[in-house]
Amino acid sequence: MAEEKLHGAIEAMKSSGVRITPQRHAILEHLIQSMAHPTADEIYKSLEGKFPNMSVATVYNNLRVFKEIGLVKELTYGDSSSRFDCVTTDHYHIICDECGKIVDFHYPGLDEVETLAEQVTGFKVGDHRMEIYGSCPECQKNKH
Amino acid sequence: MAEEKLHGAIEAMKSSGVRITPQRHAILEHLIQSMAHPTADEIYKSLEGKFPNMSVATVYNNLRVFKEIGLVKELTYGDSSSRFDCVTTDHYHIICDECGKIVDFHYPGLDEVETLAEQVTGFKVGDHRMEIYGSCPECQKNKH
DNA sequence: TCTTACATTATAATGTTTATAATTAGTGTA
DNA sequence: TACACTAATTATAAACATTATAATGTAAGA
Repeated sequence: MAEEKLHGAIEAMKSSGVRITPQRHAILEHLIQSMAHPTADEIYKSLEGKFPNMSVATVYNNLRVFKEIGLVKELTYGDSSSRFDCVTTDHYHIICDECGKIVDFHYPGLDEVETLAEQVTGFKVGDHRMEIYGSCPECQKNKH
Repeated sequence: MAEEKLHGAIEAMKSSGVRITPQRHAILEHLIQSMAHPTADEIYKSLEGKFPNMSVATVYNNLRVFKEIGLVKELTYGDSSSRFDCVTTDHYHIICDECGKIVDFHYPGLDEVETLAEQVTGFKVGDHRMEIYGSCPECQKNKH
C-alpha cells in the first residue's frame, strides 16, 4: 500500500515534469511511511543519515514543489512550525443549490476541529460530516 | 453593538483578574471594530499614533492573554504571520450518538474551507454545514 | 555520451515571535 | 486619597522558521 502510494506519487511527478532526485524520493518516502505529520526540520533530521550533505533548503524547496503538484498538504496549527502530510483520499461534498449536482471536494484537515471539540465539550468524538453549498460553474453561467 | 462587545470583553477581563490597561483596551477595540483579521504587526502599526512608545511585545503578550481567556482566536493560514480574530457567536453542533443531546460548539474558522472549495471546484460558495458526532460525557460515564 | 536546464548545497538574510531585565502603572486597601 | 504590591510595559536582544542567492552538481532527453 505504501509502495503503491509512492509509485503513484512518482508517476504524478513525472507527468508534471518534475525531476525525480534521490532527495525527493527520500522525502516522499518518509512522508508516506511516517504516520505522524512531520515538520520540515524533522524530515531533515530523519534523512541526515542517508544524505549527510542535504541542505534544509532542499527539504523546504521540495515540500513546496510537492504542495504545488498536490501531493502534500501543509498543516498550520498554532505552533511555530508547519507540518506536512500526504494528501489522503478523504473528501467532502460540495452541492449545487440549483441543480443538485454533487462534486467531491478533497480536504485533509478537519481533525483539528474534532480535537478542539473534544477539549471544549468533553465529548468523545467519533466522526463528523460537512457539506458545502453553493452554485456550480454551469448554473452560474446560465444566470447571465 | 461594537460597544456592547467591547464592554462584554472588559467584563470578561475583570472576572478573569486581568488588568485593564490603555494598551489592552486599544488592542481589543481595534480587534472588535476592524472587519479584517489583522496580524500582530498590523495591530501594532495601527496603534502607533495613539501609543508611540508601545512595544511589539505588548501586542503579542496581550494577544496571548486574550487567547487564554477566550476572547480572541489565532488563525494560522499558510502565510508567514498569524491573524487574530474576536471570537464570534458562530457555532456548530456536536451531537451525542447515544442520547441525542445537542451541544453548541463554538468554532470561528471554517471560512478557509469555503475559500479552498471555491478555488478547487469553481463553485460560488454560499454556505456550509458541519456536525460532529460522538459520545457525551454522561454517556461515557454510564458505560463503566 | 553530451548538453542543458533544473536541483542541490552552503550561506546569508529576512521576518515573526519570544525571552530578559529594568521601568512603569493598575488596583485593592488603609 | 495615598501606599504598596504585583502585574504590565518597554526596549532590547535572542531564537527560530523560512526564504533568497550564487556556485556547484546532476537528471534526463537528444
